[in-house]
Amino acid sequence: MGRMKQSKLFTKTRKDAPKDEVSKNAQLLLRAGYVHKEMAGVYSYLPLGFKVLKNIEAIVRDEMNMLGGQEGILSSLQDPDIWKKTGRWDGEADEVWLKTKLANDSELGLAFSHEEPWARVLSEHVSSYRDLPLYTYHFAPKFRNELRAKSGLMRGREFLMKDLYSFTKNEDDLNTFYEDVRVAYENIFRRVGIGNNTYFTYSSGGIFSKWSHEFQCVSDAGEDTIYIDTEKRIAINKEIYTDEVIQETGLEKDRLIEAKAIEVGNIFKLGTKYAEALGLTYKDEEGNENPVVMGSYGIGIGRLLGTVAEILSDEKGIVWPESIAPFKYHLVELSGGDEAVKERADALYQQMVERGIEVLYDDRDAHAGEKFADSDLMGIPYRIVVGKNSVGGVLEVVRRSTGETLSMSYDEVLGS
RNA sequence: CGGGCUGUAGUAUACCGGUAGUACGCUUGAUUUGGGAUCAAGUAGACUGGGUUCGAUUCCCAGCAGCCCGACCA
Repeated sequence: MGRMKQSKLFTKTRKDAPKDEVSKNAQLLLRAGYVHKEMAGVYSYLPLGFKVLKNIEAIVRDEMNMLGGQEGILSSLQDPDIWKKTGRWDGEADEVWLKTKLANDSELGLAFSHEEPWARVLSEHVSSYRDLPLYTYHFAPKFRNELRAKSGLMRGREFLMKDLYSFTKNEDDLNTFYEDVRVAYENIFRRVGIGNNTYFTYSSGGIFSKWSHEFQCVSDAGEDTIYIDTEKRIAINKEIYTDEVIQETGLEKDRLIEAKAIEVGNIFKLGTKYAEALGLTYKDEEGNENPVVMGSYGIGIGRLLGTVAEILSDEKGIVWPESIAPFKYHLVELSGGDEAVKERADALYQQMVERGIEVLYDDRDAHAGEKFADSDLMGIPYRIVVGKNSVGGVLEVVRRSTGETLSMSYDEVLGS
């Protein structure tokens, strides 16, 4: 599954990033061949980037399923009718929409979110309190008419998002699930490697609830400013940073540290607004008709990938955590034309492939410096070097994150 | 959307009112091979449209595109 000869990989690394790409995450991902910039705020994923994206997706999916989430995938072309019912077709939301038309001139929206479509889908399947609660999610592209795309993958006009929606009978059930999601989100950010830098953050709410919550990953590349209690691991977004809020959240002003941060996730209590507008109701035990209570929970998958690249990188390149790296091992042969060495490396690759070990094999006829530089840039967690200096029995393995050399036996590598 | 800056080979850049030079890349050959090799020969370029001019890649205008600052941002 996860194996590839680098000589066959169509993407190439490059020394220089395009001059119009300033953000670190995009520079690294472009230079290493993970993504292609299609236009401002629009990136395509190439084989390496796609693998990372899928790995992140798998972690998120795992956590969603453990919450009881049911995965589907709703369409990107959207029906204006349901958005008109909730008042989000025109008016304020109009700025964010990318709209298009059919040949017969009828309008369509390109999905910027999916509350309305999911609510309508559920309205066809929910009629009794026995049908609730329900949790649905999908990974789907979002299109937003950003006035200013920026910061590489951080703010795009098209991006992949995981959005989860909860449908519950009442607010208590919503609150319980909301807390479960919070834990799941913390798991996700820990599992993709940014747990230590990511804070549960109070942000502005809406009509229904006082606050929403964001997961903010501290980075100078971030657009948001937050105030963090590093011990409690809780923060407040600058948008709502007042003495009153500090008090209400139980934090102390002189313990809060200001920092720039990237919003990698967001959870939000929606209440019954959408359900009421779209007729999503259920009958309770007494036969009364009630609107379903909703919540929405988003993670920008592409933004998360960009955030990891941004945070976990050094002057040489990206440093992927093993959990989402495109490959676990980067096998680099330094035969320099020595057939015996080449055969040794080929044989090792073959053995790894047979055991289903994730490996990228740099079998190119290139100099050591170039191969090492590429390897550092691509950021695969473990580099195995097979060259003239390496002797039989022991493998020379370098850990990308620390640069330390580990001597591992064939069995240790092949058994992993 | 307001303001600013910028558009030259695939990438990074230089010079110029008289059609463009360098580096990397790529191709061919030779020599090389444990931290981005060497030599030789090739390959490839002025965002688009107008204007000024004998002549525009260069100056002017417009458009388009990109980046940055701000505003905006379930």
